[in-house]
Amino acid sequence: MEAPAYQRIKTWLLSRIEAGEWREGDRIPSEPELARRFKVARMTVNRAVRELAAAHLLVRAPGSGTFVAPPRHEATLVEIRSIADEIRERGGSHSADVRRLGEVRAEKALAAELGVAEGEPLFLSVLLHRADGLPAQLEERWVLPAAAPGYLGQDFTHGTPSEYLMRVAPLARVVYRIEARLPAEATREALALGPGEPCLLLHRCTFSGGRAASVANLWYPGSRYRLTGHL
Amino acid sequence: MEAPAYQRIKTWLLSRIEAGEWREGDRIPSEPELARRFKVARMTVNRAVRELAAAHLLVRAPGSGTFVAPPRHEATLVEIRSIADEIRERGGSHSADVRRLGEVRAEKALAAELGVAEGEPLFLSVLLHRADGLPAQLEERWVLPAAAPGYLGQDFTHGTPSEYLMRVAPLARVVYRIEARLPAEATREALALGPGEPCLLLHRCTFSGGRAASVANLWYPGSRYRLTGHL
DNA sequence: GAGTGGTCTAGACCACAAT
DNA sequence: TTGTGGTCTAGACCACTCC
Repeated sequence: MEAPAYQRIKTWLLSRIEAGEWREGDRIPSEPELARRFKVARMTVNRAVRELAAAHLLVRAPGSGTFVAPPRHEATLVEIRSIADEIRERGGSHSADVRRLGEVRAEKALAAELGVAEGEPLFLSVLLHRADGLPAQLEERWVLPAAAPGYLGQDFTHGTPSEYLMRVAPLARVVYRIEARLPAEATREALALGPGEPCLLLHRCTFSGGRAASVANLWYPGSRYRLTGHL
Repeated sequence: MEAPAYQRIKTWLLSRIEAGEWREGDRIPSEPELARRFKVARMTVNRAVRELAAAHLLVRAPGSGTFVAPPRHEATLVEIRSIADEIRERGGSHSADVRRLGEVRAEKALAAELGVAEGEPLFLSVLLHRADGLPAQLEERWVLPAAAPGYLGQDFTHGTPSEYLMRVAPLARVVYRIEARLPAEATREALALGPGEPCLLLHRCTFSGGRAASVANLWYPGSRYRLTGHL
């Protein structure tokens, strides 16, 4: 019924920090001290403190002590989920039109981002994702053929491109940016946007095995879509 | 020189998963099995497996075993940093104009979000943050007087409102959303935007001690600012 | 009942900081 | 030299699941 000792110690440490009793940079009691105070083995204290350090609430300095971490406050995390998941989670039904699926030659910026020569062949897919029939996201995706040779043979009305890529090329790293943009005319029409209506653009480059594998532009109607999260 | 045992075990487990040797839902060897294989104590194996489970790469089921976790959604994390930090980190110099600092009455939506009655007094600050003199962010912030009684007496040209709030009201939780918006005329002028140019709007509500403490609208010029990150 | 993970102990040796 | 954290051991007891 009672919480584990390491959990009680975590809670106690957290409450001290939240109460402002220890401020940024302050040293907290050492492991042996805490072990005595809570009458537990040092390994138990170690687990509590190590987990708080992993969560960036404490900073450990071998040989000198454990300190309250600088408030990384202003650091906020946004979670961006698969569009299909997100729509279904809200009780909507997800569908997708494949508007384009074929091969193109890499333009300069794209080639640089993917680390290939200009003019190299790339697979391109353009999908319009819908939530209950309403346009929710336009997905433009360029894929390195070497990373997913079977890409063009997929049926992306069932299973999104990113779900397919996750299977065939387990991703190691993602780099992305979020921008507010006025969409091109074709994008505006696809998303059924009014004139002058802005888009959220999520641009994402995924890496697999140390090499870039795919680049995507995800266009969201600014008026009907938000990226949300909490910390 | 050699990596710790728990780290070697983590790496080994990860490589098995990445190699596709174990797929989603597969059971991995038990702790005693791994301990024998690596000739270490079970506690050492436990740490390795526990850390991978905390990272959602494995799922543990007490009594039955440890399994490869379902492929992590399409989850991506965006880190949003303090504007002043971010500017300085890029080698720019941060400055801020205080455009407004005073008391207002809570309007309906705001009151609901902060959990107070409509018409309740709130502190309001409006700051224009600049990077090397160029407008980089317009910050509108509403603060519950109870959460930061000394708010109106601060000099926000040195030290941002959020830095001050972190000190006096250590935050417990943040809820936010990111939108693409066309700015109001006053915002457009403050950020020196062209007509029709969209903004990234980061809307954030912070909680301290279980109660809402402050709400902020952070307006970024869409053409000159991006939220970026990696995973 | 046998096997699993969850937790904990009471020691230990080490590299490293401060002094 | 003393104190710190980093790691590891070889046991232990428990609650739980599966057979």
